[in-house]
Amino acid sequence: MPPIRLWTIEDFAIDPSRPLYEQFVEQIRAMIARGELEPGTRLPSVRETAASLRVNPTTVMKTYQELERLELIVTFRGQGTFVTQSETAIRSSRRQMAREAVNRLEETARSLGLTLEQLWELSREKE
Amino acid sequence: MPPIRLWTIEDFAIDPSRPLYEQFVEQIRAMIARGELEPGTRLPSVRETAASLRVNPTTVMKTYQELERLELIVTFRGQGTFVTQSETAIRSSRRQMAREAVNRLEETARSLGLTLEQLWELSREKE
Amino acid sequence: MPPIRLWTIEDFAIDPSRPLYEQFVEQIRAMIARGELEPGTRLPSVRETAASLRVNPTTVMKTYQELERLELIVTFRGQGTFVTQSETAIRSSRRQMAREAVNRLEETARSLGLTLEQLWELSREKE
Amino acid sequence: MPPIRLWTIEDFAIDPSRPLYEQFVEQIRAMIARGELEPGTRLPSVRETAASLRVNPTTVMKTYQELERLELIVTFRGQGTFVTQSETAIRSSRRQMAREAVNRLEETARSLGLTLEQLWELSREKE
DNA sequence: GTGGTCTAGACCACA
DNA sequence: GTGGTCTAGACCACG
Repeated sequence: MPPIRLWTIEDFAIDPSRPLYEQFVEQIRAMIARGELEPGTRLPSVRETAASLRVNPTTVMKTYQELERLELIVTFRGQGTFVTQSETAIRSSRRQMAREAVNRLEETARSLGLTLEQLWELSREKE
Repeated sequence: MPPIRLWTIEDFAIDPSRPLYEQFVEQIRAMIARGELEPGTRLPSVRETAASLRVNPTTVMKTYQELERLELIVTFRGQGTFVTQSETAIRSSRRQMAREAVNRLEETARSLGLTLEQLWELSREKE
Repeated sequence: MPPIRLWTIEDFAIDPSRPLYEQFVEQIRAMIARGELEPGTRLPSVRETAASLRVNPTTVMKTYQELERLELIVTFRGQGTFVTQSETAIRSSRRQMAREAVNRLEETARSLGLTLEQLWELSREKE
Repeated sequence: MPPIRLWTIEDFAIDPSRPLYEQFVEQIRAMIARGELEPGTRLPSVRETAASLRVNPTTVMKTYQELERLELIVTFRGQGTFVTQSETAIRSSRRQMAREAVNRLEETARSLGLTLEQLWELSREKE
């Protein structure tokens, strides 16, 4: 079973001021969440990925380990790394991403002493 | 001209995994944004703050300099550091905080392939 | 002989990031250079000036001392401080201000590897 | 990927009365502006630079961070610091340096009540 | 008294 | 290896 096509660095939007592995995790997590990477899909190996992304292998390792911790990918020794088959895990990850995003918004609103509606209005003000 | 009461470390919610100065900036910025620190107010001196927060003076300096870059505070040589008198600068900072928060939310929605409404619903689903 | 009217802080354009006394020196020097403060004019006393500018007396002292060093003002003990009567000193100060300004420009041109003409063109380019 | 040759203190003209990091910023900025430091070039590491300039690493850090704020250099985690690839940013920085220099000149002319031509003539007068 | 710069050196995360 | 944060403490100019 061939893996998905190799990633290139253009597949990712990179902000050099933040850790690379963190951004890979986020963006692969989003690919899985929105179904672009289907359950059971085989991912390219760490070495392949490192080469195609022109990135240090340990960066890819860290990325995969984190995704594994999130139970979004699983590694079968000698066979490769695959997107989880568990729809539950994927849905739960989606939900968690949504929650974190909303929590951050609520946190900001609270720190400004505003309701979510007021924060929304404020963000829409021009100038 | 006495400053506002000294800060204690309890005035700040510290996450040890992130830079101290960054969190001080965020939280003082929020105090100014929500009017808790009024325009023209004198901030405690770098040394006082360092002592009361049990933190190195240079960490406080970095905090103040960053807030100065944001045009939220002004330093007068030999006299101390003051919250800006410019209501415009303060309002603009509030707006920017709101916008950034909302942008992050929209970014997450987009990365999940959802509308804001769908993201909101998803975050409210129970486990 | 009454002094010129007292200065107020609005008579000066203050940049809080630079030393006060330095900016007072520059701007009084310019007032003398362009003839706004005529030779022989009596300046307000250090104490008066400090009060009217709402500034530390030592700041005014430092200002006057520096202007005295530049031979643009002279102090007669017990009588007060006066703009120099020496037209030569004033002309020489004007020339020196002009030279310093031009030197700074030439310095910038050189550091950019440009002629003065090229520097000028560059500064006129629009966005 | 080796950096450019190390800097020595002779590469910089230091005025001890002004902040070191400020002068490093100015002069490196000029090197980039006049093309002596090409886009994409790797700068010597913070530690190397500190050692070769016989200066504290934090002084070099401050220098690099300021240049980064000016968008003239970019830092990649764990890899080093590089001159920006953006020709636009470099051109814009050149233009800004030129403008600031010319503005200062015009400001001086105005404060002396002269036109630029008159200021120029004045600076050329002999003693 | 104030802030600003600099040093010396530790410790950390990232690649 | 890289940069980034933080500490401890000196020294300076400014007001």
